[in-house]
Amino acid sequence: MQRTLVKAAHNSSNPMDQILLQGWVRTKRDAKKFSFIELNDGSSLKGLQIIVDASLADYAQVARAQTGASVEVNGKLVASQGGGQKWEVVATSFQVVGEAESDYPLQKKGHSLEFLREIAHLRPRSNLFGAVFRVRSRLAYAIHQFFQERKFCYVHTPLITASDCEGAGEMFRVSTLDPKKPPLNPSGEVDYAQDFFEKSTYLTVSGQLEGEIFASALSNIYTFGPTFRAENSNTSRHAAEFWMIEPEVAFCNLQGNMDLAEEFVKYLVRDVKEHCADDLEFFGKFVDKELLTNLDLVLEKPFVRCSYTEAISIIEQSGKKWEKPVKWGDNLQSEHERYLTEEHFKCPVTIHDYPRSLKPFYMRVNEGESPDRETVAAMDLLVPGIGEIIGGSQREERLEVLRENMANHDLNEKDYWWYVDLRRYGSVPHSGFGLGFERMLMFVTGVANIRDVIPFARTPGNAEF
RNA sequence: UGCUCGGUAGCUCAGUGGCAGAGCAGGUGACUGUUAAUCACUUGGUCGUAGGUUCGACCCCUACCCGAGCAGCCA
Repeated sequence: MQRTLVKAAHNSSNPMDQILLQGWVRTKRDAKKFSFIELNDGSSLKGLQIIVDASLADYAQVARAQTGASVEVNGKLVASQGGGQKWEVVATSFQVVGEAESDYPLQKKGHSLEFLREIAHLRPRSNLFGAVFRVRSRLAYAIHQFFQERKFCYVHTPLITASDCEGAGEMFRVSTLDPKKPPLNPSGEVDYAQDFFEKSTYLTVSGQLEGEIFASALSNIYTFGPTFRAENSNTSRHAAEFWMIEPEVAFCNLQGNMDLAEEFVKYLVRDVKEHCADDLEFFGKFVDKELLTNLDLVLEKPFVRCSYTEAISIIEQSGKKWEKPVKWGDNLQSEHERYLTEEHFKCPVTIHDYPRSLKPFYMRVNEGESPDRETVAAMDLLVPGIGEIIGGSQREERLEVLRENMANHDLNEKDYWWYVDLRRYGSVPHSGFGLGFERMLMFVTGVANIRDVIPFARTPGNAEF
C-alpha cells in the first residue's frame, strides 16, 4: 500500500476505498464513541481529519496519539459529514509510530516567534513555518527557472576565497592553524603562509568577482549560493549566513541591469502567487493583512526609477524632520529609504547613479559629470517593509579607470591581478546585481524577521542547531 | 557595537513591598459530528543569575546573562 500525502488526499476528486496516511497529530478531539484526529504531513497547510471509531480494534492506540505524535492510518477517504473540509478519512487501522511526551512544546495555541526560534528543531511542524519553508523551496526553484528560461548559465563560485572583497564588511577566517600556538613570521604576526592554502582565506562575502569572469566567457550567468558576513549586526534583516543570487550579464549597461532586476522580482512574485496560493493566503490572514494587495501592486505597476540626486531633493523637500538630515554625498539612511518606498512612492523604487565616493571600486564611473558630483552606475532596489533587496551596478570595464579606482580605495592591484586581466583581454561593458534570497522571501511572505525564513539562522551568538 | 524595552508554570500572559495567579497544554471524569470543541475536578513555580536595601523583595537598587525592537553595516 502506497502512502498518500495529505495534499493529494485533499485534491482527490473521488472517494477512495483504501488510503494510507502517515504524519503527525496536530490535535485530537475525543468523543464517547470515536475520536477526531487532525493529521498533518507537511505537504499542505491543511491537515486531514481522521475518524477513529471506538469499536475499532486499534482504538486503544488513540490514547497514545497526543499532539505531536507520529501515526500511521489506513482507511477510507469519504466525503466529510461535518463542515470545514471536503474529505475526511475513516480509519480501518490506526497505529502510533512514535509517541510525543507530554511536554511537547508545540501546542494548538499561538506561540511567539521568539519562542519558536528556540525550538528550531520542532517549528517546521507549525503552520507558519511549514508554509514559510514550502515557499522557500518554491522560490529557490523559481529562481533557477527564471534564469534557465533565459539561457543564463548557473555558475558555482567558490565559498572559500582569498580575495578580501572590498566594502563587504567583516569576513570569517578559514584556517587549519592551531589557534593556541599558530606559527609566527619574523615580525611576530601569525604566518598564514604556513596555513592550509598558504595564504589568508575567508568564507566568501560575494561571488561577484568570479561571476564577472564567467560572464566574460559565457555571457549570461548567475550564481545562487550561501554567503557569509561576520558583521556584528543585530537587526531583523541581517544574518551571518544567507543565500544570494548574483546574475552577471555581458554587454549590458545599467538600464538593462535595472530592467532585469525588475523583471526578475516580478517573475518571482508571480510564480509564488501561482504555486503557493494556500500558504500566501495564510500569511495574508495571520502575518500581514496587506500582503496580497501589496504583491498585486508589485505586479501591476512598473517600479519607480529615481536617481540618487532626485532622491536627495525629494527627501529635502519632504518637509519631514529627520533623525539624520542628508545632503548630496551622504549615504541614505534607513529612515530615508523607508520614506521613499513606503510613503512617497508607495511601491518598489530603484535608486540609481550614486556618488562615486560612496561606492566600491568595481562600479563604473559615469561620464560627463562635474568633478564635485561624480557618480557611478550603481542601483539599489528598495521595497516597502524591508528596504534594500537588491544592490547592483554596471562594472568598470575600462582598465585605466579601474586602476584609478583601486588606487583611490588603497587596493593593491596585485591582489586582483586576474580581475584586472579581464580588462586587458577583450573587456566588455557588463552589469550585475545581488538579490538577498531571504529578503525576497520576507517580501513575498510578509514575515518580518530574517531569522524566521531561514531553517537554522546564524546570527551573532547563535549557532545552536 | 550603541540606544530602548523585556525575562513570573511546558506555552501565552496578569500581578502586588506582606500566603504565587489565569487561560491553554498535561492528568481524571462527563458530554458532544467535533473543527484552537465544551464542562467539572486536578498536577505543575529556584518569579533570568549574583549581590544589595528592608522586619519582610517577584516587586526597589547594582552588576551580569539572555531575548526583542531600532540604528549603523549590507543582501
